[in-house]
Amino acid sequence: MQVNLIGPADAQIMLVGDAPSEEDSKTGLPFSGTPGRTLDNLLTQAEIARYKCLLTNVAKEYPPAGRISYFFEDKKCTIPKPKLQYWVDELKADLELYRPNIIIALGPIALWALTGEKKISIFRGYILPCKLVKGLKIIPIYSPQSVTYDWKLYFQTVIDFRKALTHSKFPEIPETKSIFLPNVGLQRFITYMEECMEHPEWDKLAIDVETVQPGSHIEELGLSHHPDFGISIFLLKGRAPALPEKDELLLWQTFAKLITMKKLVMQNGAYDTGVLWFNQHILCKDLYMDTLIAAHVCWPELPRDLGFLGSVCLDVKPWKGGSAKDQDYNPADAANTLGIAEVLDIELDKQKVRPTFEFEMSLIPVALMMQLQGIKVDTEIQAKLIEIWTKKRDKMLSELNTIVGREINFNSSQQMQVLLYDELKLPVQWKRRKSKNQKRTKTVDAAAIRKLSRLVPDNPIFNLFLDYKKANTLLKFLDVKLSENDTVHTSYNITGAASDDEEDTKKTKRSFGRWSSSGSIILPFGSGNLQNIPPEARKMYKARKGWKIIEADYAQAEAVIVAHLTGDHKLKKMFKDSFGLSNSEKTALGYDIHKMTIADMLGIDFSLVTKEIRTIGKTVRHANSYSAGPTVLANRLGIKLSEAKVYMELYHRANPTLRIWHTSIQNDLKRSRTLTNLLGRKHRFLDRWGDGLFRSAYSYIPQSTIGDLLNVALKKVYDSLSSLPYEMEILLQLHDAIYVMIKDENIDHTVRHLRKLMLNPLTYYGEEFIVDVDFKVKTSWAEGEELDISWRSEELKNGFV
DNA sequence: GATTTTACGTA
DNA sequence: CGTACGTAAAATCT
Repeated sequence: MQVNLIGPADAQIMLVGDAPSEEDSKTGLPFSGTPGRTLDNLLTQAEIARYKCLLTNVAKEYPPAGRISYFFEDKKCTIPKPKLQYWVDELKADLELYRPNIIIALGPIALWALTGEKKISIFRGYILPCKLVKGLKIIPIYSPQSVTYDWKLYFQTVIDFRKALTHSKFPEIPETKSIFLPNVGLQRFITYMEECMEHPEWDKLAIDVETVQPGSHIEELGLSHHPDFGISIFLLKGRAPALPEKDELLLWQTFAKLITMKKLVMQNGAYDTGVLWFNQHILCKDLYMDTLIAAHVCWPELPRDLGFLGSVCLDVKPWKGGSAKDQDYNPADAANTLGIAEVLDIELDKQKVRPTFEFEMSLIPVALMMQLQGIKVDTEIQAKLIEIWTKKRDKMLSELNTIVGREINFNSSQQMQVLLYDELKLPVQWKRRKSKNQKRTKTVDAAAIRKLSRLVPDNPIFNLFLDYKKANTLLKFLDVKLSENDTVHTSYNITGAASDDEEDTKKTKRSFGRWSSSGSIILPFGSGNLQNIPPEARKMYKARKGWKIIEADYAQAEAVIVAHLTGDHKLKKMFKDSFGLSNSEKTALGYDIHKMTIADMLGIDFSLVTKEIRTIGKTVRHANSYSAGPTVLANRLGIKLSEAKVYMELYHRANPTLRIWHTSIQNDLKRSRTLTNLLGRKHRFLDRWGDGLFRSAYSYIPQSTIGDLLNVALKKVYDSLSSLPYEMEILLQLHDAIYVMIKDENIDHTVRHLRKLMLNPLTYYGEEFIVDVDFKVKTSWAEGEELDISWRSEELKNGFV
């Protein structure tokens, strides 16, 4: 059935979809099926009354199998068939008749018909002029179908509908008064900087640098004192300097003076300030706002690239990802960063999250220092390790080839599938799916191989294959490029993922407040991420001669937090009683969470718990804390599913508070979809309602609290460096551990110093508690010993506990 | 050549 | 039906 336009003639809003759904074509009404119900939900959230809107589609019929390309001559959907062209003309007539203030293009075909553009992911949220009927304005928004399919789009789509509502009050396209002066000469640029200095009321200054790799040399420098103005100058033309040396010096001198007088604003300032320091030796001391950080704190679940933030915060033309190579790019970035900053400044207070923002801003210097400093590799050990493991790997590879009888690429999952499942006819292992309606896919990952090796015990190929893969992976961590000084570097990302991929706006950004670590663009040496180096590869990170590496990590950190969240009195008491004791004292007195777990589960005496039984306790607690299932437990312990189920039930009987806590988390989510960790960091969970969402939420408070707790301490350690009577290098941040390097004679002082800075009380429902810290003294990142210090008497004096 | 999929390292 | 993160190689798309 044909589905025609409906709605009141005086409507201010018109919704245009791509084509009716199958259900719509039965009822003859647009947006009446399942996506229609999603649309209702979205409109309600945005406070738009559906009955006041005109509803229609570009295509008026449901295409066979829902494939919109049916209405086009070509696959790429650029040349419409006559029928579709007729409908487009009909749409044009409707637009001329009703002339709504805003037309919402719900999907790529609607966007194409109305504006000629295709990429909804780039243009969504931006106000565009209508090409079909001049003088009307369009806002592209993800279709309800896309939201139904990918629930993570929900929140930003509601924001877009709210923007549409605002624009429905008036017909005009907001005029852009922006002035962009790209690529100006030296005189003009310096005059501008002087003008800024003469106007103290222009209190904010946005800075944006474009760089060329390798080396992150500054190619273009953009400035803006007002959201409607941006200016830029080129420092490089290709690889050659664009300015005479004298002129460039004058430029940087003026710039250095200017930045001391302004509140500085940047997008991802850790990078720009890093480059300015590394290449120009200009220190941006007080960054007023990093819009990446502000956006992360306000909307941790949304993308944070400038294009997205512009679409949400501003009423400007889309300036990112457009087809034309725009020379305004850099000055527009600077101006829009300033505009976004003004919006976020208000949003931070509205959401009452400024303390978290200030905290994250204060971490920029320490994160940057750690990136630029890097950590040193012992090249002799590195060479030796590479040699050993290359030999081992090659030997295993030739053995594998002999067994198989021909050469295959064991790194190819496809070739492995052919070998194992087609030729050897082994039982196919399927990959775990996120939901039942996902398609089943085969897998040959390590877990699958281990399962096969249990099913076919006498075949050596499985273990050989696993060992080969291990060696191969390890070599990637060993065989890395080093800087001139034999160092490797990593970029610590305070907001988690750097997130500047403009294409992939679908991916919601999580970031639970923990730092992530990725390859440094400024100093591209090492394997990039330094938070996932395996133990064997850690051997090549040696302490300097006469120095030691101190590892300080929070003891049983997540378990302590969970004990308090769940109100598990017995466990809380155990942690409190064992606080400040040495490890040998803890062992002697039986303060062992995993032993306690299994003893309680089985109702046996502590003394009867063997090492093997303890492992069961450890694994069961772990599985349950994160709400894993019995299958996982069975696999991990190598036991029957039925046995695993019994263990899980025994655990819950001994620890009844866990399930109650899980229920309370679900209730919190139901109320606001928002959780707040013990240090005030908020996170809104936007995934589709269900177990996946719950599991993610259960892990949020423990994980993010520890992340923040560690960074509070890290900041204190950084701030203490200048007043320490000896040299200390901060080497690594590993989520719940800090690594520093000091001379041998300073071990004692360092340990006391770190402990004091790291023991910071947490509060939950009025009850204060402290997560204990363990120390190791190491000769390399891998090798060293645990310190067995009893702090109890010492700290009783100092008023701890 | 660019993007997606698969697998795997850490906390 | 642990989660969080980033990277590399293979596979696939254009």
